[in-house]
Amino acid sequence: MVRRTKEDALTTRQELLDAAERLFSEKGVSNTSMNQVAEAAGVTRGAIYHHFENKLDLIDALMERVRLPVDDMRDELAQTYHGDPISLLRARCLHIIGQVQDDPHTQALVNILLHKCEYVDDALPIHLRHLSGRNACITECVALADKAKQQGLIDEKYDSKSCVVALFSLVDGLMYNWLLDRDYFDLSTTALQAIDTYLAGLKPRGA
Amino acid sequence: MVRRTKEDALTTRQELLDAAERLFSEKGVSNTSMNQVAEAAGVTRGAIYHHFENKLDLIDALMERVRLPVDDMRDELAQTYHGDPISLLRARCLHIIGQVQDDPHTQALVNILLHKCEYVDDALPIHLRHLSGRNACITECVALADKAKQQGLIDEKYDSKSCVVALFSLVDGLMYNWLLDRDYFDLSTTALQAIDTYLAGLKPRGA
DNA sequence: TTACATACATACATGCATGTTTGTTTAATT
DNA sequence: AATTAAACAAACATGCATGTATGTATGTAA
Repeated sequence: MVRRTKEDALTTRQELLDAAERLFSEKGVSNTSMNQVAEAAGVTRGAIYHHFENKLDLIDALMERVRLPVDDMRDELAQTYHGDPISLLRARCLHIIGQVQDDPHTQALVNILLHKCEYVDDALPIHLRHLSGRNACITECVALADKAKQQGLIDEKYDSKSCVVALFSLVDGLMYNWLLDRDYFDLSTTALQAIDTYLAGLKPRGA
Repeated sequence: MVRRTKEDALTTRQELLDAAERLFSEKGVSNTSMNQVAEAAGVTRGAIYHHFENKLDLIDALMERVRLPVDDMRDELAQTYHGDPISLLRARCLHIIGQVQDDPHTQALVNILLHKCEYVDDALPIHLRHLSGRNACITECVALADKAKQQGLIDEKYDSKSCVVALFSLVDGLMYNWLLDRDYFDLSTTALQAIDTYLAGLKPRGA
């Protein structure tokens, strides 16, 4: 109820982040006050303003705590992977889907990003972290697609960047709709089928 | 500045809706106050509360004013269309994309729905209008996909509902990402290529 | 053990957003 | 012409969210 040791302070911080993640994901960011976050964590607003500057800083800490799937994907992309570029792309997309479906923290964060916060100027620093990693990832994937084209795995008539943008859009759209209503369709099976269908459509006609 | 005829009142109402649409789309719904909407429309809050009950009612009127592309699509689906089911699906998706790209009102509304409002319980009535039309549309499209399967245009191994959900997710994802940064890629060409690629992937192997 | 810093709780001050009520001017009605 | 009702403006009342400032008890270190 009162003072704490250094370790306890970290615990308080984590509990604040947990509470914020849950409340934001449930009720939306702008519909959740700092007071509600504090109460949910069993402390007062004083604790929040001790650990974080303001709401944006709190959200920023939320984002920093969880590796977004797209960042994860970049790491694995960096590792040497033996296999054709197409199946590498496929594996990465499925990895993203899997992480959103299975990891609660990732799921809550992606839910917040897609449905529970507004994309406004004030929140730009938060989204920038997301966007920068994402753009870098797309760039790398475009290189992969180029490679696949050279190997004749993608029809020459297609533009590499468009292919990657579309593939990512497909994954985004699937997550977007699944998070809206998780019972409406099964994410993994639908995503698996959808990604394979799209990738199959990229193949040259006689392959 | 003062009183008006019945027609002028309708004008005021439209100007309020225009202002709200613009401000919501630019700054986000919860970051825009009723006062700001009123000022942008050149009136006071009294005018707003005369025409609308509250913010939610204002948003609801916004949604009602513009036919969402998905509703438009349903109408055209209802009309008899001579052609194979696949190209019908294709035409509808491209129609949605085109409307979002070309019609400013549609673009603003979809932007609000995707990026500038939070999907919270309070706003449920607003989203319900969107979701209900959408679900009905998906149902109709699943019927189309079934038809296409019977005609051998879609590989038997695919599940019709999954195909449609994925197709819609692709369209959603494309709009989602394009509205984030309209200069990053060209919507129509990318969508055209993406949809055709996906639909090509649905074909049976020997077709 | 004294002194200081940490980790909060509490209290305050401010501002804004909302909803409502009242007032005023004009159009519509008779 | 008189009355009513519409279309707002203006003022009021309330509440909440934020930020900050201060208080306080505890750990920590000299």
